[in-house]
Amino acid sequence: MKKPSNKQIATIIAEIADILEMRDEMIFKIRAYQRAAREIEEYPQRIADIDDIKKLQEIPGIGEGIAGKIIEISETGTCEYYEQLKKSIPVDITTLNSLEGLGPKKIKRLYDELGIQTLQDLEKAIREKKIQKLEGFREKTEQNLLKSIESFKKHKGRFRIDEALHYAEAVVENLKKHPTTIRVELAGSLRRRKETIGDADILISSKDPEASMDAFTKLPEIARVLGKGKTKATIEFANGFQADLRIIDDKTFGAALQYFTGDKSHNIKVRKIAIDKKFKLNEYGLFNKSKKFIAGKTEEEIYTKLGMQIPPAEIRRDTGEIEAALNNKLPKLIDVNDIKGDLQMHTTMSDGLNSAEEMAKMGAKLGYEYIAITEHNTEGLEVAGGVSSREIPEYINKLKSSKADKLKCQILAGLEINIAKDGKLTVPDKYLKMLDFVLVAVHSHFRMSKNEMTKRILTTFENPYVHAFAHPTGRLLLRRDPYEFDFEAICKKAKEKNILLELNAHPERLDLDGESAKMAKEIGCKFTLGTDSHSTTQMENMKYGVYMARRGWLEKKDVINTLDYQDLKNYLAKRYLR
DNA sequence: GCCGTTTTCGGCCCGACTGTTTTCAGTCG
Repeated sequence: MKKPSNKQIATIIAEIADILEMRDEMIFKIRAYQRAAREIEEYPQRIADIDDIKKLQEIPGIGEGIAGKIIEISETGTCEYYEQLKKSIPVDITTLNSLEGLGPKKIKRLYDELGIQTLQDLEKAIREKKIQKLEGFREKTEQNLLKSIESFKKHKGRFRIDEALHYAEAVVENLKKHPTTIRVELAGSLRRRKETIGDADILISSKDPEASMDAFTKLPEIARVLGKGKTKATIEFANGFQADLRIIDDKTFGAALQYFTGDKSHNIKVRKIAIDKKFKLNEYGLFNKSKKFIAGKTEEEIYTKLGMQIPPAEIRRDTGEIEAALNNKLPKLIDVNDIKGDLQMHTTMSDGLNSAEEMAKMGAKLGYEYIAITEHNTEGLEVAGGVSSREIPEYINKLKSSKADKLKCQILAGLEINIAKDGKLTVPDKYLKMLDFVLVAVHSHFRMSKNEMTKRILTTFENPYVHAFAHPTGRLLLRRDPYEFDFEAICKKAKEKNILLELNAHPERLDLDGESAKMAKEIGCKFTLGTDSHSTTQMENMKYGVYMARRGWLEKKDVINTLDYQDLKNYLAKRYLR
């Protein structure tokens, strides 16, 4: 048996927590499992490779009990305790729990009183108006559940780019090592770095196509083979993600790569350009009038013969890249190596797993000159996770006095501040101006009208101490749609007030997306990239933000964290001159 | 179930929001 990934172990531990919650067990036991699941998922090495129970217990949040279960899961793929619990409540918890507004307690009630076990059962009960008859459930709850189901179905079968890349890159790496492989490349929406992916398209040229096909369909990680022919095979992983492999003649590999990379509209337009030049372009090559093959070994050959620069894969969506390529005016897109710091993250001072110092060390390891710690602010009781206004001076002191100098990575003292319903900030100006970096964000009241929400954000932008607007649309990929607001109006005001728009690199947000970033850039906005990390491992997510930036045509000069430390400090200090 | 400069028992994050109630439970972050 293949050893389970950290993610798989974490899923089982988290599901144990869910079932315990349904059974109304002690809240602290539930929290212990939840915390352990988080630690497991974030752990930088493969947990299943650790077979010593004492070693496992060195991981914070993991004690004797959970360590034993981890070993059992690593060896058998499941554990007795989990199987027993599942028998007591045979419900598709993972699916039902992923519906917004539905948690363990309500799932339990639905099971006990209506026998609901699956999403289908739930839908049926809603249609029959059975839900609203339950105590504590009324019409509104029923309607909200219906909306959650719609949203769930809309996203079903799609995967976040981090998950998709994880699987697809493993396939590519594996095939690369195969002795018969000549070339192997990712194509399709994955190569374009779209934020969510349906399935992976992988192209291969091989000295022995049959052997390549066999290697592909016998990869250790796959759950089943859905189809296998001479030139194309489809496999599925345990999580439902699918990958297609196409066997390509190496002489026409570039043509196939070009054909399978651009989206439909890009390809149509490029083929039209070929026709204008009395050529014909298809997945097998570029041909002249007498059907003679004239290019196709590489993409470069094809675009060059068509008189174009080569558009980076991320922007092949027919949003101006073809015209730019024809006129030699393609932008030089930002690269992950241009990034000199990470401008949003959390620490143990709120709900993060690592200290500021540990984050700075990781920053240094990633080659950064600086990071910004941007805790949430909390007003009211100060014991809650985050920093209250009164604590800000002490918070800044603490960050500044940590051994940042020794770490080679400077720490900027920042805060991520909630925008109240009326657009006011809950932290007074006298505290705001002490901070190096002030992010503002919408974290509540998502369902306001478009006008109200726009007004709310615009009000915030009047505050002279605000540097940046974090995760501007509020979307959570595959889970929550953006709130409604007038994005164009926000961009215009951001430009006027010199407020940066964040490109949040956390793979569950990727907010702004490429389209929005491009629009904002055209209006004249500047950007900041932050990973919104809650652990040191998550800091490596910066690349996803860069992918979105590239999809949005951003260049180095558009993004402030390509500046070196001193220039950044000067830039941020300019807020007082606004 | 985990943890300990309070060390083998007793504490462990809490407030906001929503929809339901009419003072609260469940969910979310």
